[in-house]
Amino acid sequence: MTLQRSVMREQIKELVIQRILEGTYKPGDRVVELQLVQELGVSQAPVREALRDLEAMRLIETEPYRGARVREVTPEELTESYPVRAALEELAGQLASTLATEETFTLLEAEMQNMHDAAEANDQHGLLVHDARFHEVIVEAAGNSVLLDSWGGLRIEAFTLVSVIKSQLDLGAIAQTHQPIVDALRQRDADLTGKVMRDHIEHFGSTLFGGTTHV
Amino acid sequence: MTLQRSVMREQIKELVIQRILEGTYKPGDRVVELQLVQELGVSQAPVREALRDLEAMRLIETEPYRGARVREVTPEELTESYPVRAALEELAGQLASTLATEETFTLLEAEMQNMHDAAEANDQHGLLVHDARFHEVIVEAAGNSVLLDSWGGLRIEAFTLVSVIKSQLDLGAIAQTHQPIVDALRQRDADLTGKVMRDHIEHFGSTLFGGTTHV
DNA sequence: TCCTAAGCGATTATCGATAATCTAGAGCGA
DNA sequence: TCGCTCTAGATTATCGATAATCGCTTAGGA
Repeated sequence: MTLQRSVMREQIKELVIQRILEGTYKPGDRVVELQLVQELGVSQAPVREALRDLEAMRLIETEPYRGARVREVTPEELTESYPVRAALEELAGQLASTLATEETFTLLEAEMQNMHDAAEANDQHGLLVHDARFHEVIVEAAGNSVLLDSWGGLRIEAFTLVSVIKSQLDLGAIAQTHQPIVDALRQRDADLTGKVMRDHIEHFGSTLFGGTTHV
Repeated sequence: MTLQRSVMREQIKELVIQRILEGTYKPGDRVVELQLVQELGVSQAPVREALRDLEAMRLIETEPYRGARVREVTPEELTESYPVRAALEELAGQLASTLATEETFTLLEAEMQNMHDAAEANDQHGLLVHDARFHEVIVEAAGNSVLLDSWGGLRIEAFTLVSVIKSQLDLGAIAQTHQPIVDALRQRDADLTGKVMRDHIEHFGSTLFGGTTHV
């Protein structure tokens, strides 16, 4: 942890994000300012500013004079996020179908390969990371920065990782379901691509909850 | 400025937001920390934290050691936001059509009245505020907090206010176009409501750019 | 015993000062 | 004159310390 490319606040932010995603900080855990201050040997100011950022990113919650804690991602919230994802990614698919370049397809196929590799190795974490990246590539290809921000605001990786990490999924099957998306994109058919994206998300959403019925 | 209901940071944030929306701080203007410090008689820390929040809200942009300035809302960005709004509000309409209560309708009709009043008084600012609130009521009625957050993240009021303030619109006509939405909701027809919402947004978007063709 | 309230330890919020960095402009050499 | 370096002023980033607040404990009284 000797990097110092940017301002301290950014480094602290990255560190805490990493710990949340890795599970070092678990949902509900408190994030105490002075603890980080001591551990990192910095002052309180940059820590506080980093926490403000993380609050805006919805990774933590804070209450005045009561501190910050890692946000609980409730099953309700995860459930609710899928219709929103579906709506946004349907739009992304429509837009991307006319804007996708060869580079887009190269990226998508690379991520598909990565997903298959991860499935092979039974690496759930890796699969989900590459899955998220696959979708991100499409949203980027849609060429709409507002859409990209909105989608990014859903924190797909974080939510999915945190919540699914325990369930048993058929990783190979998940990797496989991305092929139709690429096919539709290649056909340059906006409506079809949109529909395929929507179905894909909704299917993944229900699979997820099929696999983790309990709370 | 003697209020002090909550923590200072929140008050400072509110103040700056108000100034941006009012136009006291115009897009591109610098927001200097020490200036606010002097003016408000507070220390730099809460000002900086407020600015971090505003940055996350995308009302300002900051660069390390170069300070904050009010974000330019480019015409491109406004253009891009409409498809996203349309997608989100289509979903909101679908969900709200089954969940809307009598209270929802009461609120919607009140806002419609407010819009008509504002149109009568040729009060563009007022019309847009109530327009935004009308849509917000529907998104709230959809009962999906993730959707509500995503929609809120678009900062409809801010963007619209900042950008449209100069153009000449037929206020009465705008107020009028909200009736079909309420009608569709009352019919409890999800697909219809979704479609009406989408058309409404897309129509408003193109009207806007019809009226403000120039940059 | 039960209730109340004052006190204490822990933590956050704010302060005032210092260090780091940027920007514009003066001075200087070619 | 032009271009470059360097310095001064302005501004942001960070620091170390203090004030405010919270939750819990516990002493005291009925």
